[in-house]
Parts: sequence; structure tokens; C-alpha cells
Amino acid sequence: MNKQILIQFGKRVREERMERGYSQERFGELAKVHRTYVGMIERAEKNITLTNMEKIARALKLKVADLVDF
Amino acid sequence: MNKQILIQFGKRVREERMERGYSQERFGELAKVHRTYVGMIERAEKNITLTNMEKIARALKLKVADLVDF
DNA sequence: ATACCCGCTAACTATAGTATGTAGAACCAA
DNA sequence: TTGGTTCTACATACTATAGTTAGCGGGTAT
Repeated sequence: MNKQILIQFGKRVREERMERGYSQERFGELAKVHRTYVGMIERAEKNITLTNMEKIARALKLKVADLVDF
Repeated sequence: MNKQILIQFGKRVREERMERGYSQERFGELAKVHRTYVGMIERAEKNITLTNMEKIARALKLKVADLVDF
């Protein structure tokens, strides 16, 4: 499994979340995922699926492609 | 679950695969995923994970972002 | 000292990932 | 025609792990 890509994705999410001043909890509510799941994704502990990537992108008002620029 | 995004992704994969003249089986070998899994993704029956998206993108010599232009 | 934020563990359940086999369509060759 | 090959859809089924949740600890701030 290519862990590097999960790390890059997690970094991007954290960047964009913090830029907007959201806590993990607040962001979880917006994206409709659990607060701890946000942390897991940012720490690259879970291999996120496409539908959840879309939830997160939507909460950030971004395209999925903006989060996987690789 | 947002099925529409899986449908779009599946279409993009099929387009790019066929453009290159690969069968599902041949493409599965290239991408290092099972032949039937390729079909399932193209038919939007599975919610693909980021690491497998990367495998598929690599086999197509594309970026992941090229496959999720939404 | 209460509230918020985050990392982390641990558990459960849903489903992604992997695989085998069957069947039908399209093609070509003998 | 008939037999062989290729490609794909589809039906299970197993096992790995993603998705979801509750809870604890440590830090920061008010």
C-alpha cells in the first residue's frame, strides 16, 4: 500500500481545514464525518474512499482533484 | 453515499483503459488489481480507496487528479 | 476548574478488496 | 456450421480493513 499518497492527502486536508479556522470537530460536523475520523485521515491512518473524499472536498468548497494534486 | 461520483470515476477509467486498447484482464495485471475488480469499479459497484485510485492512475500514466476532475 | 482542541486506543459493523466460477456475445478459423 | 478464443457481466464468498463510535490523556486558554 502506498502510504505516501495518504500522507500527502492528510496534509492537504489539514492545511485547508486550518486555513478556514475549523477545529476537527467543527469540520467533522460540516463534512458529516466523525471528529476522530478527521484526525485519522490527517494522520494518514485510514485509506479513505472516494465518497468520503467527496464529502471532505465539499465541506472545503473544493474539488476532489484539488486535494489529490498528484 | 454519493453514487454519482463513483459512476463518473468508473466512466473515466473505462474511457482511458479502452483508449489504450487494454482488456479488463490486461489492465488489471498492469495496475496490480484483480480483473473482476476493474469491472466492478467501472460499473461503480465498489467505493474505491485512495491507494487503489493511485494504482489505476499509475497504470494509465495519469495523475489521480485526472481521474477525479470533479 | 471549566471548556475546547487534538492525539490516541480500542472496539464494533459495514464494506472494500480479492478471488473463483458461470454464462453470453463477438470474433475467427477449419 | 462447429469449435476455440477473447472479453465482459454477474453471482457468490471469504478476509482485510474502512467507517463509525466512545472514551481517556495532555495541552491550552479563559
